[in-house]
Amino acid sequence: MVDGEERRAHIADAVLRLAAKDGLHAVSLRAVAAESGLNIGSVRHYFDSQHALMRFAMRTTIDRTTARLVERRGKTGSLSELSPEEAVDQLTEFLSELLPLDERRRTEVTVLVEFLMAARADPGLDDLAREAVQGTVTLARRILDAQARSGRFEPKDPEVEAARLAALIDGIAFRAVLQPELTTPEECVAVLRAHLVELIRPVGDTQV
Amino acid sequence: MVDGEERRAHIADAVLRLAAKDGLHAVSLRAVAAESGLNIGSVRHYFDSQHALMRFAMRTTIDRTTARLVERRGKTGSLSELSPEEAVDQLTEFLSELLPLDERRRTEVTVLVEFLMAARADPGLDDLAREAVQGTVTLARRILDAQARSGRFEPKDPEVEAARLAALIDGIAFRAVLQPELTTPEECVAVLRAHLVELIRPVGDTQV
DNA sequence: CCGTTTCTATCACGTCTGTGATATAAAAGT
DNA sequence: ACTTTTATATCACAGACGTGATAGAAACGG
Repeated sequence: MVDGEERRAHIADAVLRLAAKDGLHAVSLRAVAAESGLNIGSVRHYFDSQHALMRFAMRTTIDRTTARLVERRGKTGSLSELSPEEAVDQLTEFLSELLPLDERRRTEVTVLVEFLMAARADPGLDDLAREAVQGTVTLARRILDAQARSGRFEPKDPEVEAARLAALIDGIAFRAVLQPELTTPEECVAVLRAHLVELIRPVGDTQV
Repeated sequence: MVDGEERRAHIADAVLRLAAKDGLHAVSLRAVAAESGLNIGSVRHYFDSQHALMRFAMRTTIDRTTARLVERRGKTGSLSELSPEEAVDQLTEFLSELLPLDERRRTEVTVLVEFLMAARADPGLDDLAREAVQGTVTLARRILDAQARSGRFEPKDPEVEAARLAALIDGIAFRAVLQPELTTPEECVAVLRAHLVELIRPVGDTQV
């Protein structure tokens, strides 16, 4: 018996590779079949329609990114006991999971942007798009909230600051996706770190 | 005689409307002809190929955005004589031209993102994409440079700060494009302003 | 061993795409 | 008035697309 889940993942990988390289418009059933080394009939056996395939691929992308974040969070201890400098380090590393710093993350971020743009005109992907876009700001909110509780962050307007951090992360990622050769991973991390340094102050230090 | 330039602009408008509403993949010669109220033969008379049409439409989008910035800059006087609060106000208004705050800007930004993503796999749009992406950071660089000369901005690393401002602007715009109904113009402006407030300090005030 | 489900593979159909070729109509130049 | 551009309008073709239908092959369950 063939492992259906594995096959689906394999096919989804082909979708992601194609979408990352040539854009979502290049992802046809025939192209996916060729890329995955399967017959078009086989692909159709695992996915009833093109739309089902797209949805699954987008779902996969979101889940993998989420999984990476969860995994990284597992490696990270509680930040409340750390010095501000250490907290910045940890948070930079953590949020770097959302930046296209290596090939894997680059592919995921690129494909996600492709899907997000496609979802604008495809009601069938709307819920996933909302989930992904809201995900960044929700994460930012939680982080700032935790920092505020640790007394290392005294925001004038926490909601605006969360939106700002989310926009910065997505902006760095977006620009890096558009200019892979001109935007180094180091620069991405430096920008993110610079932002976090300004956000997180020593305990008791009042912001200007 | 028909005004060729006007016709081209009219056709380009149809492209932009279609791309903003349904994405770039929905922009076919036939769809453009229908949207512009012209015959497909007429469209082809003004544009030798699909590619020429796309390039012109992208060029138009970039030029319109640039023109808006230039116009706004014309209305703005020298910032060096202003108080920091006034400078923040002026800069917020100025950079708001890059955010999708009204229908016109929303269309332009949306379409530009569509084109930028398409350019990843289309070498024929590469130069325009670079121009657009570099445009934001160049603008950010100039602004911070001017502020630094006015003594209102003492950056640790001007290049990182420029990249940060550019990423923030593009991030706000990108997220607003993806969630038109959940992201209010007020929120976009508030985020941008919060960033500028932190960047620009009273003269003589040393950053922490 | 045999029936049944799962998987792989291929064909055909209708639709949409960009584009080459061509024809008619309108305006401009002389 | 006549020629020459300029503009509008169709047709036809080859290619790609998603999908319904169908048929063999392989693996499974009894």
